[in-house]
Amino acid sequence: MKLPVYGPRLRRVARQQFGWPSLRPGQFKPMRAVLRRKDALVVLPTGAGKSAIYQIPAVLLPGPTVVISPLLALQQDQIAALNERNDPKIRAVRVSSAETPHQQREAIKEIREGRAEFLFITPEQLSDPERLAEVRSLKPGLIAIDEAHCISAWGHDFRPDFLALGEMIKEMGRPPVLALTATASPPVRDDIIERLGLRKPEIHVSGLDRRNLFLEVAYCPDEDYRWRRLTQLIEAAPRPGIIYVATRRAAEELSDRLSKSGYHATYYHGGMAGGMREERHEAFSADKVDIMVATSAFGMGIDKANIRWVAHVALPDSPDSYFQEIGRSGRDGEQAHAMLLWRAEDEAIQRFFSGGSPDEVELRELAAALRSGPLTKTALKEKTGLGPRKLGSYLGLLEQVGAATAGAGNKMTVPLFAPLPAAAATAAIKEYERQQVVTRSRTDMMRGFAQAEGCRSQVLLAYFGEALKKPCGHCDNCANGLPTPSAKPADEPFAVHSTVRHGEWGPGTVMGYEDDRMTVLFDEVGYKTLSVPVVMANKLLSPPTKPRR
DNA sequence: CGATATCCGTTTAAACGGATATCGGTGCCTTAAT
Repeated sequence: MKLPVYGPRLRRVARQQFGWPSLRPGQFKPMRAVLRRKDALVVLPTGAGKSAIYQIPAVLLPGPTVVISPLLALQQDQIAALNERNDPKIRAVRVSSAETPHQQREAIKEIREGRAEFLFITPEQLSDPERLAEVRSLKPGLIAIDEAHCISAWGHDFRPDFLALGEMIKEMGRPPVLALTATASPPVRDDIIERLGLRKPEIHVSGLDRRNLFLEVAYCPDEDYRWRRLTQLIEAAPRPGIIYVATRRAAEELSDRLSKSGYHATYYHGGMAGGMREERHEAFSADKVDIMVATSAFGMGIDKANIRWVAHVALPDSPDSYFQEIGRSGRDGEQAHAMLLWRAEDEAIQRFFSGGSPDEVELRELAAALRSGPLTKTALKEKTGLGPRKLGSYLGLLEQVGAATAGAGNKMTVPLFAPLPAAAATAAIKEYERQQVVTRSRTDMMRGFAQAEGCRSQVLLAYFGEALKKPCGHCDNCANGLPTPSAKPADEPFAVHSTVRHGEWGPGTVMGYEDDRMTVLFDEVGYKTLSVPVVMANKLLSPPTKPRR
C-alpha cells in the first residue's frame, strides 16, 4: 500500500504561497494529520510557527478555513501578515464588531466567491444563530481554534461562548478541527478535547523544556526587599524585559517608580483605551521601551523574539499562567531569565479572583425557566433578569449537571431526564465548588513550585505531565547545588498518567515524580503533592488501573 | 484575603490610632450620544 506523500506538497505551498524556505520541527506531523482529515491538538510554544500549521494545509484542502481566535488584535496581526502577500489563495477576511455590517457582508461574499481563504471570527459572533448558519453555508473545509486554552481558562466564567464551540463546530458541518495552544496541562488538554468534541485527535506536544531559560525564585518577606531584588535583576539583565503584576494599579505605580529611578519603563493593562494599548504594544515590539510593567492583559499576541527576562512581582494564579508568561522570553534561543519575586500575601488576590459563589435561588429559577421550551440567551436574560455574565456561567454549570443543553439554532433547552430545578441548583453549586477547589489547587501548585527545593524544571514539567529524568541545570536550585537527593531516586510505584484511587480524595491521575514526592491530579480535589514513602507505608493509593492518556 | 482610603473620636488642636468601607483580571459585544 502506498501512502500519499505530504512532505513535498506542504513544502511547496510553504515556499510558493508563504515564502518560507522550509518547515520547522513540530510542524510537519500535525499538518499531515490535518491533510488526512483528522482532528488534532497541538501544544507548541509561541513563535514556533503555530499559525503555519493550519495555514499551509488550508491551501491544499478544498473549502475555506474558519479561524476562531479570541482576540481581535491578534486576528488583526495574522490577517495583515496573510494579506501582505497579496495572494487570493491565502487572503484573509474577518467578521467582528470592528467591521460595519456592509464590510461583514463583503467579507462573507469574498469567501463565498473564492476570493479569500481564511475567515477570522470569534465565538461570540458564532453564538448568533444567523451568523452560524451563514458560516455553515460557506462549507468550511477546516476549522482552526487558535489559543485553544482559552476554552478552559475563560470559558467557564469570563467568556462562556467558548464553551459552546463544540456545538458550533457541529453546526458548521463538522469539518476537521485543529486546536492550537502554547500551554496545556493534561487536564486542560482533556477539557479542550471534550469541549470541542474532537474525534480521536492526534496530540502533538513539543518544546516544554526551555533550556535557554534560567528559572529563579526569590521569596520576599516585604515590598522593600522585593523592590531591591527587582532592581538588581534589571541592572544585571540586558533589555528588554516584562514585569508581571497582579493589578492595574500596581502596574501603573511600579512603572512610575521605575521611571523615576531612571529606567525606561511603561505600563499596560486592560483598563486602558484601545489606541493606547496598541501604541504601547507597538513601542515595546519596536524596542522603543525597555521595560513593560503589565497585568496578564499583556500576553497573547506578543510576538517578540528578543525578550531577555520576565519578572513576576506577584504569585501567578497557576503554573499554566506562569509557564505561558515566562515562555515569552528568549524566543530567539538566546539566554533569558525568569525571575519570580513572590510574597505569601500575593495569594490573597488569587483567592479573591477565584471567589464568589452562585446563588441557589437564581440557579433554580433559571433551571425552571429553561423548562418552558427552547429559548435563546436573550430570551432567558429577559425572563430571569440575570446579567449576561452570570447567565453564561449559570448555564455552563447547569449544562454540566445535565439540566441544560444547547439545542438547534443555539437555543437552550432541557435534556431528557433532567433533574428538577431544585436538584439541578444543588448539583450546580456542588459542581461550582468542585471547580473552585481545582482552581485553588492550581494556586497551591504554584506556591509549591515557588517553595521547591529540588530542580524547578522537574517540578514544572511534572505539573504538565512530562518527566524530566535529570535535574535541568538551568534553575537557581540546580545552580546552587541541590539538596542531596534521597540516596537514589525514589521508586515510582505508579506509572505516570495511570489512574489511582485515594481513600478520601477519590480517583486521580499520576502526573509525575520529583525526588521522593509525587504529584497527583484528583478529579474532585485537584492537584496534591504526596510523599512516596508515606503513600507506600500507609497504602494511601490503590493500584493503578488502565492508563488514561 | 489584604492594601488602601476615609471617617471618627481622641487629645494639652494638629495629628494619631482604630474602626469601617471599598476594591481587586482577562475581552468579546451593543447601543446611545456626540
